[in-house]
Amino acid sequence: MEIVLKEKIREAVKVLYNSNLTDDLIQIQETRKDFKGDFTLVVFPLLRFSKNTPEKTGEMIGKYLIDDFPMVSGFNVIKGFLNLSLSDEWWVQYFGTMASEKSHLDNCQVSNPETILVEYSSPNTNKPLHLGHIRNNLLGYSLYRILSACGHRVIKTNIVNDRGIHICKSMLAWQKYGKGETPESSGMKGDHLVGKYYVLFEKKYRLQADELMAEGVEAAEAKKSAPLMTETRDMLLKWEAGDKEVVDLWKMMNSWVYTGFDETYRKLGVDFDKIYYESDTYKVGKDIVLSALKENILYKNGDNSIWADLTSEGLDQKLLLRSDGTAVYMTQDLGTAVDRYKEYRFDKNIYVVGNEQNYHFQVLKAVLKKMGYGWAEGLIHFSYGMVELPEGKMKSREGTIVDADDLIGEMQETAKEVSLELGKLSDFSDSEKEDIFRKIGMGALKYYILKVDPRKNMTFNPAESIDFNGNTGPFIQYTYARIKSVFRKAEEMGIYANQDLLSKVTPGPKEIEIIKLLRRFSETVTVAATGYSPALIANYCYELSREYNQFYHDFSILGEADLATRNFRLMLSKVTSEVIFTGMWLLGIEMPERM
RNA sequence: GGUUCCGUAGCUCAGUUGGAUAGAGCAACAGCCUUCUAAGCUGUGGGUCCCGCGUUCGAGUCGCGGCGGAAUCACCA
Repeated sequence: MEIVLKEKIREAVKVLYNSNLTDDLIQIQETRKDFKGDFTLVVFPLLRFSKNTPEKTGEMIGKYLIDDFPMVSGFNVIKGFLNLSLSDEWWVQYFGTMASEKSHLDNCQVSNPETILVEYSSPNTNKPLHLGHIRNNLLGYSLYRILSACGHRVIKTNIVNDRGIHICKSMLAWQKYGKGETPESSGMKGDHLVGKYYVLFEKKYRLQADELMAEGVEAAEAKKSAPLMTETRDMLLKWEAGDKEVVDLWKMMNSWVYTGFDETYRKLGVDFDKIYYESDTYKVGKDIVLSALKENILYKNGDNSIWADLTSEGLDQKLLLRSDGTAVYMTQDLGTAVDRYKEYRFDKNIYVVGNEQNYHFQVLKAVLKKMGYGWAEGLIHFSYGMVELPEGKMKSREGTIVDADDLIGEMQETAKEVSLELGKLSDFSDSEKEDIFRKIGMGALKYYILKVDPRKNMTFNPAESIDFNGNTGPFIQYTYARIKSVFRKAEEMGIYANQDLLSKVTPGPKEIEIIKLLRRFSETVTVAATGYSPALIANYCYELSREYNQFYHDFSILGEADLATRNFRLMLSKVTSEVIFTGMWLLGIEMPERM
């Protein structure tokens, strides 16, 4: 629409001032609510052509437009702003085309679709998922939805950190103190069970270290030589050597964890197309490093450790292989990246990883480029901020980690309590009710997390997150459910949304307000996709819901009006609900038909 | 100390590529349920957009310099 208006303005300036305008000089924006009009042309950039005052220039262009184009029904000039009003007929017609669109995502399609890998979640197999992982998973999954909605080919990947000394800790603790406990025998979720032994290890280990220190051993030495720690190191060596007993234990405990993770992922509504395991990829990394060494891209230190010199990139020296030849974190990521490129030939590889690893990804990209991989340009670290609690950071030491499963359970429980108190679902079966409670609880959680700018650290306030009023997921779900309800009632009354009757209607300001908002949808999705920010869509859904709720209260949709008007309002409700649904779908939030 | 990110109402957060008098929600107070769902709507109060300088017709937004906070700078992952 702006395109049409832009052309008209370009034409006006051509005729009036005999000048050809470039696109960036024609600045059109929605008129602020405090002024009369629909769209505003900023005339300041045009003054050099008109050689006149802002007011006079605005007047001239306004007059030209109103005389020559019926879609412009009026104008006013305030300072350097030309406010244009579009005719009601035009708005209705515009809305008509919007209503007949099959998918509201059609306008977001990119002209050059890319192959994009999105890596998210990245759990460790020694602990259950926590609140931080939830933010990660929700962001990653939503990114996948948004990018694919825009026409990209997106592959969801997860890399599981399943090896290393920390894994051995829980294994050892289980071996020593577990008495053969399994998820079945204990009734615990597998990841929680393994997490329990990791915590137990840390506890026992600290006791041993404290004892040694009491005997006069220095702190650093005590930590190193505590019997549990030496046993753990032995176990890691055995694992790397492929010792059958250790590997079998490792496999068994990991399988418990995966079963647990799968359940959490299912509850969160996320999934993956391809899962990588670090136990597979670290070897690939080693090979790459060694061959780069041969080509003199890397160098060897006196102690045989291998390094990359990144000083010319403004970074530091980076270790890639230890002196004993074993891999470090960076080595694995190099291997994974090369592996992935071989398999997918991606244009972009997006890593959804917390901002504490900004430096790591800067280095990863630099090393790959140094090795001559041009595609490394397509590595993108989607860096998001920490989730903190009102009391400060989550700390395992202080037991303030918010467990993902617990949190999900609490959200759904609260949704249940509130719903039952409001008593709106009395005629529903128990399973239908449970389904709605789940959708509302998860909607609250997901929306609460996704509505904030990913880059920023955020505060997770448990009390506030389960609030269902105001800028929340349930509010948007409620708006949607209410529209659905209107339609059920309309059907009873024999009224149907009928596009043919649109031409006979004069929309009020509130209706036009909603149409304007609807118009912004695809624009918002596109910006969200290029800026990797689901938060834009979340806030958009809220704004639209708020606008609709006001509309709902100000007007009777099904009564007190002529047929054409009722149809128009019904149509407006229909498109609004579709757009809200699509927006929330892009965030991975399910919408209940009733609540 | 170096690098990166953040700083908007008491609190949690929005704020499109620089545009007009900076917006929501929560919390507080006052109203509105016999109508299609009150998980809602309406109203009141609440601001040095961290500070300063610069760029320009115009800066919460861009640049530089401060101040404050966070992360990171491992032969941990």
